[in-house]
Amino acid sequence: MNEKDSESYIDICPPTEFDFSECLVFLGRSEHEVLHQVRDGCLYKLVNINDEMILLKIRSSLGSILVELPMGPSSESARVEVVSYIREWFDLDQNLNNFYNAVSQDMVLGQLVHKYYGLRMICIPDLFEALTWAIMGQQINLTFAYTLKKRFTEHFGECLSFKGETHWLYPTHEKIAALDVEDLRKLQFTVRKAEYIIGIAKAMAHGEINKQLLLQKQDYEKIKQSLMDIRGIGAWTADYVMMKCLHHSGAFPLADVGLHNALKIQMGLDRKPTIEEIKEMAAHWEGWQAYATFYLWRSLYE
DNA sequence: ATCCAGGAACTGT
DNA sequence: ACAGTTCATGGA
Repeated sequence: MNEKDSESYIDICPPTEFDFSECLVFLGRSEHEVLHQVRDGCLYKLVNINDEMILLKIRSSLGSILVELPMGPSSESARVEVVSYIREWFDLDQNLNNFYNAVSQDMVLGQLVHKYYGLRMICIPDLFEALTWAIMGQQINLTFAYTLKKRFTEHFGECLSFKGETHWLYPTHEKIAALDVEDLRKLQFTVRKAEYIIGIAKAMAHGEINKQLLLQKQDYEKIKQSLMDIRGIGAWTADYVMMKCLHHSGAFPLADVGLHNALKIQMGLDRKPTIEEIKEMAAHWEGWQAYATFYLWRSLYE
């Protein structure tokens, strides 16, 4: 490539324990996903960098992560932001060796970490998205949750068309804070979920909740409690957000149905394990419960 | 038709 | 603190 073209590419060197194709399996798990696309080994994602929409085309190349900017070159500052976005999205600043060492002798996970070696947490860097996506998924099947997310995004998010494909940005909390419950009811959100989501949007618009504020607190329980103080966020959602957005590898959504099903299958049980049984199994996962959960979710997709 | 889904708030004890 | 009830809708 010549020098001008090189400004349209960004090369990211991943840590040793990283397998892009494993991550793609997880990213491609739903047909109804609107916030990214997987096609021919490439991952397409529209991001908002300094209020500018930038389309990313991401693939693996010679052991590194190659990010192409199909719309053309971007400023140096935007490129720096793109790199930090990708590092966060794929949780690249986590030392997975510590996880692998911790669970190598584990009955269930010992197999899975070998099978899915290099899989990293696929994160949700945007706090508003992480919180509200978790709420959409509460107590309904995943397929319908994706339908809700798609409607929500296509009604209130921004989009950009490029080469015949439409790419979407998740709605901002500013936009949602101005809605009424009735606006979301039309999209088949329940009254309660509509209230939760708009309430969170307003709290974020008022600056009562933000990612920096949460990340400042060091104590795990304090962060979790401040999340649970928000209406609509219980223990499951708080842990989900801590694992998918705040990068806490020790977060553990114990009540998660997907976790229960995966354990049932992996352990060959004829029923789902109880919470107490899960706590026992998880005794060896200390500090890595989020990754253990994520690898177990991954095991449900094949 | 019937069960239940990547739960949480509310209510009564 | 703890257990039971309500919400509320689509997928399998």
